Amino acid sequence: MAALTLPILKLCWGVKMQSIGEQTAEPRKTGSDSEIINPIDVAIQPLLDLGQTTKIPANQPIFHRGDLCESYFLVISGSVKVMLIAASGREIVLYHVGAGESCVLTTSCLMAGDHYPAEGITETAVTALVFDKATFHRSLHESEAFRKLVFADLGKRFSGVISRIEQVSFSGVDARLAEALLCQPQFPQVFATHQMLATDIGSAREVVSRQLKLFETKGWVKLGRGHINVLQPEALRQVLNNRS
Amino acid sequence: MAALTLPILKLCWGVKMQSIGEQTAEPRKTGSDSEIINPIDVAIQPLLDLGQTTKIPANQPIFHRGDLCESYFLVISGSVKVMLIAASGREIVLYHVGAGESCVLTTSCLMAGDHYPAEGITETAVTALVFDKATFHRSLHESEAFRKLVFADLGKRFSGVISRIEQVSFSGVDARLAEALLCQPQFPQVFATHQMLATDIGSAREVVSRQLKLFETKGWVKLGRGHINVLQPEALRQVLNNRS
DNA sequence: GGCTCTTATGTAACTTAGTTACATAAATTC
DNA sequence: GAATTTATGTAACTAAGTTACATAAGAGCC
Repeated sequence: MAALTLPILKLCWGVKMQSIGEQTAEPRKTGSDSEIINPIDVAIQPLLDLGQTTKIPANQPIFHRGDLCESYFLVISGSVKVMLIAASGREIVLYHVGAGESCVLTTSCLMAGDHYPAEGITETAVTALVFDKATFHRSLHESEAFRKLVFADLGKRFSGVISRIEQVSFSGVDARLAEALLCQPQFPQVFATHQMLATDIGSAREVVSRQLKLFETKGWVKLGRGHINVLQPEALRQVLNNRS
Repeated sequence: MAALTLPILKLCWGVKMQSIGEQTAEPRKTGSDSEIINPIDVAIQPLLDLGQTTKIPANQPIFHRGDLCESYFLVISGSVKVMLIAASGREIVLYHVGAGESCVLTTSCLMAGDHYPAEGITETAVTALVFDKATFHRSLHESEAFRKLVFADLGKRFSGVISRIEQVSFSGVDARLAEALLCQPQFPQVFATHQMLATDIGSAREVVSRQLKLFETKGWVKLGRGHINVLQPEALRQVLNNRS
């Protein structure tokens, strides 16, 4: 639909979560220096033949809430966002699925025989490895490496989603927004609309606009159409620490 | 009313989850009529010897946020609540672990080698089967039944926690409170303090008191110290349908 | 350059929810 | 039955979400 107007933003939480108080994640490093991907990938290399490589363009829905889960997929490149959309139109991103990760929701639904409880949409063009249901179950049974990958992914996401609840229900919009701004890939440049930021932090666009304006009057950021310039990162970090 | 979007309202999230309209779980009935427990239990019966049966009194913390996960446990009887506690003291229940269920958080942490991201507290006296880490991993490797149990549980919880996010961030306090009241075990009698209800719906006590007072002035409930009498369940269901 | 059309942002007024800070009342303990 | 703990009531205030527009910046086209 809408042409690829703006670059994608990937926040810290989810894939690259960096919790401030306490840190859990091990450093993402694999044996090979050539490419930084999930280390487990190496172990499941032999399994790659079992799946079908598929390419999906950007901004494409992959599954909708209520859909039955028919296949399992592993993202090879690109990223998918998993989000909730309310009847009112409000949205909240649950997590992003990056290269080397599987869509845990799919796993979860396959295991529990459930329907998808959320929406999955590609953020960029995505290359994925798709397994049908039967192959998934068989691989799970036969390959310990695959099992480990699936389990670890599921576990990681589970913790991630719980952090998300914590964030959304215990910390204010200011802190969440500050965090979102600080975690941008092209920091201190932020290429995102207010709506995108709102979806990322689970708030409403108007609220984000209001808060950003406030940040601007304080001289912390410079607003532009479709992008934001972070001028005083320290001030934003302060907000984060004070009331996260 | 049920307008454009399908109101798949999952009442009684947690232990007694009963999703309306669609259900995946087979009826909770085992071969033996003596006791109604999770059917999967039958399949893992042989595994029971591997764990140590432990009894824990009510209102006892089992794990804290940040703890390292050292063992896996399956609840045999009683129930455990898993919750987040904010610095401000505000609490939110993520889910309840009932008989025949495992504490998925434990699973998740064991798999991802992570720390607990939440608190676990017994709600009643609990009998649990505890496996040490090594036994857990070995059983996972050797027993398909065990693997299935663990996976299914994990998947179910994952969906549950996502519904929770949806609930907390998209629906109002009135709807959440109505739901909580309608799902009580001794319905239409509710034996809970305002604080307990607040924790259950992820809000503040004062807000719950305020809302309950409102329900009372409308004649929907009768308030008492430590218990509430639901007089007009239909009115509460209406609230649920209107704005969930 | 003008002229639309779409998308992004600004803003005010209002509602709902969370917070602070107590007061009061009902159980429980001593 | 006095003291203490626990549960509830309530008001005033702040923060966040909603409604309902206005304005403005680009994109595409002539």
